[in-house]
Amino acid sequence: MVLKKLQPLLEDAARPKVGQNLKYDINVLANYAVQLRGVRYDTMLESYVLDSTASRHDMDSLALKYLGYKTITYEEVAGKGKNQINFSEVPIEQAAAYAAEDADVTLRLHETLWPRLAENPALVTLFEDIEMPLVPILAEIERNGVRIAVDMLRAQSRELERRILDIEREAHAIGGQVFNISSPKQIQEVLYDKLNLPVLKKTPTGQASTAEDVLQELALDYPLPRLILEYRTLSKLKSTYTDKLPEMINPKTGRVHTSYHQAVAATGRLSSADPNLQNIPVRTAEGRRIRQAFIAAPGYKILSADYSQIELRIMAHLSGDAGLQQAFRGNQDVHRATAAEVFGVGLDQVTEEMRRNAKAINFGLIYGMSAFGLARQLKIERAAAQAYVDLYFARYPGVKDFMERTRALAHQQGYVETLFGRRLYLTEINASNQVRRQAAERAAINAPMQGTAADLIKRAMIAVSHWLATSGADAKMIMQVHDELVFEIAESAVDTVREAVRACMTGVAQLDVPLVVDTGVGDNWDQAH
DNA sequence: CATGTCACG
DNA sequence: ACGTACGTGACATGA
Repeated sequence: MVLKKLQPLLEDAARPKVGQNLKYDINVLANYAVQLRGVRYDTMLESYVLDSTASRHDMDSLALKYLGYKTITYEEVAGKGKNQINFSEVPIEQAAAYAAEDADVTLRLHETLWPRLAENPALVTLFEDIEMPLVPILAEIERNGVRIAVDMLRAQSRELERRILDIEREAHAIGGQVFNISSPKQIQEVLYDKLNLPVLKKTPTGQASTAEDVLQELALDYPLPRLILEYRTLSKLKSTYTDKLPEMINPKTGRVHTSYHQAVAATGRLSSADPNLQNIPVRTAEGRRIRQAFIAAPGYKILSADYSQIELRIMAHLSGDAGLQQAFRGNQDVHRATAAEVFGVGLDQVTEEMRRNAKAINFGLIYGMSAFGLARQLKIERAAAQAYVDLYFARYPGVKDFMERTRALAHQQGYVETLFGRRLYLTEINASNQVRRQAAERAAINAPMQGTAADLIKRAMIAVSHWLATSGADAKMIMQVHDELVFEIAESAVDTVREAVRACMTGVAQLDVPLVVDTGVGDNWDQAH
């Protein structure tokens, strides 16, 4: 058998491998009990590290872009849609040509991409020390999968179904007609044409918006918007989560296996798809019931470990602002500290409202805040929001300088960098269209924080994975959610692993402010929070 | 296949 | 006068 002949080569770490999207190959071979080792160069990741903003990093696109070569597509050999045949059914001559081209093009891409990457030592380090080591780790997390309490989700689906039907009946009664509440178009007709409610906002295409914040506003004066909001919340939970997750369980493993995409997000973050496990509800009690269905196997526990305020801490580090650094060094509640500074009161004089406003300001900072955006978020006058911004910058001058430096650098270079030299190109930073240019400026301010956070947790995953392998602890990493890592751990090993994970996560970098990690343990993901 | 909406960090 | 908070993925609708 061919695989038996190749196995020693594939498993020999001393023989370096070049490939395109090697995580895929690792997982395919793992299904045949072959451990692919020596994974050295992934051309998809070479392309991503060179320019994360490129629209695609698949082999066909890269071949066209870098080699001027049009590859044989998979559809050309296997067909598409319902007529598509299995690759094993493709005639051997065609299959051989396709497969050989694949190998040839990948190597040629590497020979083109690597010298470009090698021109920038920081990118080489990023590639060799972060992105490539992460590949087999992501593959393993995907294969580990997550255990799901199917019965619990099915029961939730049935309950949601009942409540949705009730709301539907009531909404139709108030609207005076039967209409599809899932259809923004039909909602518009009922709310704005039939019931003559005021149009508070329009969508980008000029339609009267029925988005959440608009309906919230209208709900103060009318009954129907409230019902539509409830309907939307419940049907979102049902269609996206309680109905869908049980369908996604792999019958062979009895678990749900997501795919982590390592070359999608422009900032360096991972993304998760099929299913997306990075947007499981948490903000409402209703939604958290779904997390209760993410469970550990018998005899095991779920551990969640997340970075506290990671992006603001990075901002404190990158900006060097003394006040912000002081707040983190004293391990203060940073929103409270901000409120005290901005509103000029003692820490113990900060009211709930002051803290809420300060929190919105802190979020705004991470997003490249404008007074307009802050005003909309806080539902206050733009002038009042501007006053907050001015006050903030007066109290944290280092942050203001950092923002201005970052903006200037982005204009001058056409890109910004994370702490580890990851680049984000901003093609519209010098656009003549003001709206686009300002959007690029906000992205320029956000990217170093979001991207550095991504670099840090990737390093943490590598450190944790190494610790797990060498310690032999009975524990598996099962999810990553941007600033959080989730594990399934044998009960007897929980305390040890918890502290090791914390040490790995806090120790990945020495910033000017401490990295803090909160952990929780439970029988399910909700309890672990 | 585009659009609007909404789930997460 | 303009019109936005940063980054993702998935769903239902309706052409």
